[in-house]
Amino acid sequence: MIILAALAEIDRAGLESFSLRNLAKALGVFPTAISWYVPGRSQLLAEVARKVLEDITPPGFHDSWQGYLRDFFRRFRQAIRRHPNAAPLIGTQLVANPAVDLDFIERLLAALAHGGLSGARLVAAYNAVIAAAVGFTTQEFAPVPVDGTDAWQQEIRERLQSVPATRYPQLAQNMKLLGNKAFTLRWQNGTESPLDASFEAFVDIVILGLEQFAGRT
Amino acid sequence: MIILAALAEIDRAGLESFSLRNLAKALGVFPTAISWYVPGRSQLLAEVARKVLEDITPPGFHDSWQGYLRDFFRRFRQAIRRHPNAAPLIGTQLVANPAVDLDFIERLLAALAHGGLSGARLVAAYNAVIAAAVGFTTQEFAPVPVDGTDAWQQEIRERLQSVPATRYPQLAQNMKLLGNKAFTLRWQNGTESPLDASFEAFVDIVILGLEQFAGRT
DNA sequence: ACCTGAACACCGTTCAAGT
DNA sequence: ACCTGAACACCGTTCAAGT
Repeated sequence: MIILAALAEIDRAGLESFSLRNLAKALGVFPTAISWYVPGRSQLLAEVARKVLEDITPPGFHDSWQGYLRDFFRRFRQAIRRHPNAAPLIGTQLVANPAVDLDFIERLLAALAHGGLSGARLVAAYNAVIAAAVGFTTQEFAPVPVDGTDAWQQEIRERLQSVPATRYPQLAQNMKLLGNKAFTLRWQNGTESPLDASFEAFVDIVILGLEQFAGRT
Repeated sequence: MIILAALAEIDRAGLESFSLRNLAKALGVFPTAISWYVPGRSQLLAEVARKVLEDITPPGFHDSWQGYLRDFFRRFRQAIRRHPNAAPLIGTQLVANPAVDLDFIERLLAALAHGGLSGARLVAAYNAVIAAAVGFTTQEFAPVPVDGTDAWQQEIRERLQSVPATRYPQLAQNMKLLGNKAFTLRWQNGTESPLDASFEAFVDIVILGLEQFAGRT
C-alpha cells in the first residue's frame, strides 16, 4: 500500500522533507511510477491524514455519552501521537472528505443526541467536538521550527524568566508552570513534552460545556 | 515590508502556489534578493502567520471575564476571515514563537484568573482557549481540495442524501442541517459558507465549560 | 496493468560579483 | 546595504515507450 509507505516516510524523515521522489526512492522505483497509483501529491497527503485517523471510533458500549466523548478525544490524540510528524496534515486535510467515515459521524451524533441535543444545536455540538479535538492535538504536536537549536530554546526560556513582574504579573507569577507547558510558550512539542494534564483538563472543559449547552432551553 | 507583500501574494494566489520566486516576481526583483531580507521560506511563513494574528488582543475594559473571552474568540476568527488563504499556517506555525505577544498572553491569563483560576488549572484553561480558537478557525477555513469541482460537490451531496436511514438514523434525520454545515460533511469552506451560528455556539460551550471548570474545587 | 525513461517547468538556497 | 547573476540540487507532473 502506497499510503502506508508514504506515512512511514513521513514518520521517518518528517513532513518537511517528504517528497514523491524520496518516496519513490524508498520504494525502489522510478519517481514517475508513483503517478500511476496516486492522482497527485496533495491527494496522497489527504489519504495519509485519513490513514492516521482511522480506527478512532470508540467501540462497544459506554456508561454515558460523556464517557463516549472522553474515549473519542483520547483515541483521537493517541492516533496523532503515533504519527506526530503528520500532525500538520490533520487540521488542513479534514475539510470535506468524500469517503469520510460515516459510522464515526453517526456514533458521535448519537452520543450527543443521547445528551439531549437535537437539530441545529446537535450540529453545533458536533462541530465543537471536532474543532476541539483538532485544535488541541495540532497545537500540541505542531512541529518545532527547524531552527530549534539549544540556543533558540535557551532564548525563549530566558525571555520568559526575565519578564517584568510589574507589567506582566500573571506571567511572572506562573512562569514555572507556563514554560514549555503553555501554547506559544513552549520550546518542545508534544513528542518530547506531552501535555497530558492539560489535555485531560481540556476534555473536562469541553464536556462540561456541552452538558451546560445541552441543559439550556 | 516583505511580510506584507508575502501575505498579499497568499491572499491573491493562495498558499498552494505561493513561492519565493513568485513573490520576487511580484516585487519586481530577482529571486535571490529575497534571501537578503528573510532567513528562509518557513521563517517568512511564520512571520506571515504572526502578522495575520496581530491586533487580536481585546482592548479596553470588559464587564466580565466571559465577555473578554468572547471578544477574543471573535477577534481571532475575524483575523483569519480577513486572510483565509493563510489559515493553514495558523495551526502549525504558532508552536513556540520567541517574539510572541506577551501582552496578549498576560491579558488572557488575567481574564481567566478573574474567573477564579490559578496555578496548573489556570495554565490548562489558557491552553484550552488557544486550542479552541485554533481548532475551529483552521477547520472552518481549511482549503477545499484543488479538485473541488462541481462534480465533486455534487458527489458529496448525493452521498449524504442517499445515506440509509436504518443504519445511520442520526445522519439521515439531520441530513439537511449537516450538509455543508458540519465538519467533514462540507463541500465549501468558511469563505463561501461561514459557520457563524456554529461558532457562536462553540464559544458558548467553551465559556460554559470554563465556568464549570473554575467552579470545581 | 505496471513501470521505465526522458523531458518540462518549476523550486529554495548558495555564493561570488556588482554598486 | 542592497541587489544581480549564475549555478546547484531538488521538485511534481506530462507523456511516450516498453513489457
